[in-house]
Amino acid sequence: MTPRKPTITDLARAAGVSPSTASIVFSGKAPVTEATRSRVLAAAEKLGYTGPDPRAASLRRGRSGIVGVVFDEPLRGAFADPVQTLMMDGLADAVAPEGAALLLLRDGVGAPGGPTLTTAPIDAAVLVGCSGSMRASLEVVQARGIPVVVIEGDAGEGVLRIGLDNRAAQRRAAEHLRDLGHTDVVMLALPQDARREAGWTTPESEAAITIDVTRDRLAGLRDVFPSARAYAATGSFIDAGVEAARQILAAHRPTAIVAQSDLLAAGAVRAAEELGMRVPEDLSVTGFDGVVVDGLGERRLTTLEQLAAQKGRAAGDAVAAMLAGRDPAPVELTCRFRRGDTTGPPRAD
Amino acid sequence: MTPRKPTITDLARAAGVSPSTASIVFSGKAPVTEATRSRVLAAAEKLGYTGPDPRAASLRRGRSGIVGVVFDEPLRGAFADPVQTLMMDGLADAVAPEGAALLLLRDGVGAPGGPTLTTAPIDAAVLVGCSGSMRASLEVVQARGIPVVVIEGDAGEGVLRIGLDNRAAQRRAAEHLRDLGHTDVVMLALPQDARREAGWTTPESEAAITIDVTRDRLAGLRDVFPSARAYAATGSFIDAGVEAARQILAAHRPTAIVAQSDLLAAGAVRAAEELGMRVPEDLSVTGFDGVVVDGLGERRLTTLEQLAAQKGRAAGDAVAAMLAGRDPAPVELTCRFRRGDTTGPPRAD
DNA sequence: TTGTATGCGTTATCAC
DNA sequence: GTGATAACGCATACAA
Repeated sequence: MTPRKPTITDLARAAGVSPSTASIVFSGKAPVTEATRSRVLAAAEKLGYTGPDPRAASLRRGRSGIVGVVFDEPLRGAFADPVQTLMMDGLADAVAPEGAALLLLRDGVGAPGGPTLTTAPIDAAVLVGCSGSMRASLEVVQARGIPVVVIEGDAGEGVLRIGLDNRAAQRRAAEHLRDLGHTDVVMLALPQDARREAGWTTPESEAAITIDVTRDRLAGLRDVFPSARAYAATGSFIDAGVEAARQILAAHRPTAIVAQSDLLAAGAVRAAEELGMRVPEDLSVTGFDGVVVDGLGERRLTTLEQLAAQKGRAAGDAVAAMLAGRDPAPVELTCRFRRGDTTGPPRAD
Repeated sequence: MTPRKPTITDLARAAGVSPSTASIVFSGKAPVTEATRSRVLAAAEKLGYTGPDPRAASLRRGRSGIVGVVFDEPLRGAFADPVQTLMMDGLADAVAPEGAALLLLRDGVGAPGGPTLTTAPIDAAVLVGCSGSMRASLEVVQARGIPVVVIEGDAGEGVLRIGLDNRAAQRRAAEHLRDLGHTDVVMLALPQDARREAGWTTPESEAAITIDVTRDRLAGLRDVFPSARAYAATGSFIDAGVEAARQILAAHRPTAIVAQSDLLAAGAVRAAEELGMRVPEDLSVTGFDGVVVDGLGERRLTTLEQLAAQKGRAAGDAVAAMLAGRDPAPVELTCRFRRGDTTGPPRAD
């Protein structure tokens, strides 16, 4: 039975030094004689003192070393897309040197434990894919006066954004198709809003799109093909792409499908092949992201490469800068067009 | 320019109540008159007080409301497998009612910021897939006197384990194949250790397997097919399965491949089809996990269903119990055999 | 139902 | 290089 966890005061007494000195031994914030240093460490070993209590330290320092990452969907949804996990890795890498770790926060309200976002000891927050439902989270965090970075979302005034040149990039893919001679293209879009309903978009629904990425990529396509139709999938995964592409191809056979993610594109390729169409001979398909699609095999998608890890890293760097009292600039990363083997000249009908 | 963030004392003064009353208004731990309550809230609004400082609260309470989840690989690796993300969701759900959130911790040492595991304000830790390299993390956490739960790993004495009946379950799949008449089966295994090298296992390498899941499932197979060979893949993803299955089938054509995960099984199916083999006519394939493999399409794997979300939930419940001072029992979840359409009688050579 | 008093364990600041 | 002191902001036991 332990009587009580030893504190740094106990340790200091046992080592015959002052608490401040003991503290310095652990923080390394000031020079200490090697002699006292080892004396303190020896005492710590003997007492079973494992270092300063992080809770007390964070109160005193005013820092917890924790960065909150807020998602607006279940984690399985958030992490199904390799883009997100790459981004998370980049983010984790970028904040690690600051000694920070990532706290996973789900935006969903109505959690029985209450809104953890308001009570979590975070130094900063990263909102991922800031869509409508996240506005509330944004307000909470801002009210708390916590530095915020938004990745791929419409943050509003004064909120630091890390984004992609979604519209311009998607436009490039569209131009590629146009240059190949395509005129009849359909967009296979990401969800329009948090409801994630599948279906053809309408002017009304498009006006109400709350997910920036979806809106911007659609706009990029329309820059080149103003009257192209779009079908929204239920999410960014292969089977959603298969499903959506089946619907698209059932109605009418365009010569190209412009998918808003590589996973959706992979689904489109599969759906086309199911129907006996060859890609790219009968149907060109473009993706977006430039990730390795597990299970796609040898095929190389024509796509827009986004450096997802770099996006996370940029967010992490921005967070670090804000915590250091600096005022980092927004970042817009540029996608690189990569021609693969899934696009070609349109079939001659 | 804000002079200083208001504290609960400022709030109390502004509202004309005592700090304790103000505290109660936010914690709800004791009854308060509606009048004072709204008075306090109004004052909070006016002052811009957004609630108690979590850092101070956690020091005072001795709780941070944070559960650390420790992985021994990059997040992209950890989350590539749907089993993990399901587990994380289950875990998040289970701890949410306690008001807890999950802190992502990577086991990797040598992180520039230092070992965050030793300095993170966590109330409890969950180690995922506790393999050799994680022993150090386990020790750190135990030294800190923090409750630990290990998921699918060899934790050693006195550490609460949440596991699966891996061996028995895998044995069931093997029996299924045996009953169908198979005698020539090969295992497509998960990695043997953190190095994740692909290749045939040897008696020496098998003796040195540090990943429990791999070892136990292999043992389950050997219970039925004592001399079956095994080929370790580089990870649990489809392309690793394709790659490994190609190697397996290049050497020799067994009548069945027993994969240690559904993703690997999906890869095996694909590799077989590439080679012109039909599944299950020419080759039976079994998986493990029972997850939805994105992109597998209509095919239903013969597999062992593990309730991954439930596994996470069990871990979360165990954590909650330990934090409540109780002493939960280890959990061994049972997999359910599910016959799909990827197994059948062996081909007659 | 509300107020008073105390300490949670640490670290920044300043002397020495 | 080391020690004394004073907060950090809050939640609880207890008294009223």
